[in-house]
Amino acid sequence: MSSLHLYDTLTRTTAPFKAIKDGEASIYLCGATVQAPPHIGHVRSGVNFDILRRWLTKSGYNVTFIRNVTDIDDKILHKAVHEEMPWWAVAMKYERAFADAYAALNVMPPTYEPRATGHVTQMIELMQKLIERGAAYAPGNGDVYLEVRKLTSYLTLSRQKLDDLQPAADADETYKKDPRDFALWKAAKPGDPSWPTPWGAGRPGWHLECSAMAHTYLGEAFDIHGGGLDLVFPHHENEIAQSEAAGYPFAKLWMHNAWVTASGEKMSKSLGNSLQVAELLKSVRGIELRWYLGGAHYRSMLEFSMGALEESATAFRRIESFLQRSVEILGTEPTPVINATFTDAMNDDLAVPTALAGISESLRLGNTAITDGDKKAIAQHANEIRGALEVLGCDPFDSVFAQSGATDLTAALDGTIKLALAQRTAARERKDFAASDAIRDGLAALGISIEDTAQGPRWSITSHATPTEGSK
RNA sequence: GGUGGAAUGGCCGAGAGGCGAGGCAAGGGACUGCAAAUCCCUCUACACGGGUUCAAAUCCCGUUUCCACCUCCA
Repeated sequence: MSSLHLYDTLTRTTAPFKAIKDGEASIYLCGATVQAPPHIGHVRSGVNFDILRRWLTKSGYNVTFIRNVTDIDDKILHKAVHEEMPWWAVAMKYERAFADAYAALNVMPPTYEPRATGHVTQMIELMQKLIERGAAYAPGNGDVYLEVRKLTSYLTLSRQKLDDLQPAADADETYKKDPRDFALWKAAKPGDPSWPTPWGAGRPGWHLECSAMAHTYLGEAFDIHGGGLDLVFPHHENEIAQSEAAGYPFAKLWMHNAWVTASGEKMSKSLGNSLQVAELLKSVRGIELRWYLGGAHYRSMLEFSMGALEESATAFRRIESFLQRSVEILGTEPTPVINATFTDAMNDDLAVPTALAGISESLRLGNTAITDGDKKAIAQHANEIRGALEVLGCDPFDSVFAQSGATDLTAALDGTIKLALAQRTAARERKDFAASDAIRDGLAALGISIEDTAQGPRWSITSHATPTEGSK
């Protein structure tokens, strides 16, 4: 039996995962800056780390999972002006949009989901400590900066040299000792929200808040820090800088997911090529979108196309169809079982694509077992497939994916269609194929497709996926 | 300028010195009254040029193209 190996951005190698505390795993994931609706790049990160979390849990760890909400920053303030709403209303509006998107994709709520604005006290304490240790300074204008030249191991994560960095174009060097020093705290501008501190009123810098929240919920050292690849520099470098300057070991392992691209380019708001989750959910179900996003390896770029998404959804429906038939034949839902193929794949730095190949194999064998009427084999493969889907967060029997409130209607529909199917079966028995085909065509016109199986006819609703505008 | 990543069959996508993942599409076959579903078979690739090796898609050197980060970014 293999053991879990994970890739560490810091060492650029894959190594066995060893938790700081036996049986416990602590994860801090950089969450969203809630200033716009979520696009699929945002939720890919959520899905990737949700799979990590589920696999750690399945492997026996008690997982503490923190994902923060950055609810105060420049963009939110700009948006507030633009949308003519208070900044906190903007933040809440988009925080809810993210929560809806995560829920639709079955991303588990984090153990704790701290908001930046709720942790100003902890940020002030951290700054106090950094100033006392001589790592940070308050030049008197209300800003507080970290002095990066004093750090011994700055930029080890991104492997850059301080002097090679291009100085920020908008760097205000009036108060900075070095242009590369970064702001822990930003002095209040007129009209902007602010919190009082010993160094003047202001608001949190982006980097400081994550360090402060990680310390608050996970302590001075924790197992895994995650986020998108684009956070490596400067965000994560600066988090490391602040935490190490404060004397904390901080994260033991760094994991970064690659981004979703469109036409070869990274999805981003500024490019205008971002695809909103809410929009895609008009074409495919949440479970199908998750299957698509989770199916690529987390460190590989995922080139989005509507065609690829639809293809992936079709493949998923085949799996669902097998599971449904297994229930019809066995009269019971499969019991999730994790097989060795899946375990080995997941333990190899979450090799989901390899795991998917194993699921395809089980699916083929399971379908063959249905043809052969081998109930034992049907159960085995259904169990293994469900076990794998459960870890991937795509278990169709999971109550989050159930169509709530529709059960009565479904039962009525089922009864109605079965009535029609009985007519059709009778027609077929007397070889009146014109009549039987008329019934089938009639149902098809209503969006209901018929399959004849050894166990009798089955019906299902044909999905009407409507392609999103502007995508192929 | 600095730091990284990528190039695989019609398409999507793994892998990482020898045994050619998997899916989708396509063609053929089995089954079927016909469909559908399912199963079987076929098509089979690693950007380019050198090198190392008994053996390279995989390692080394060089080249090209694309992408990203260095400014807010999942």
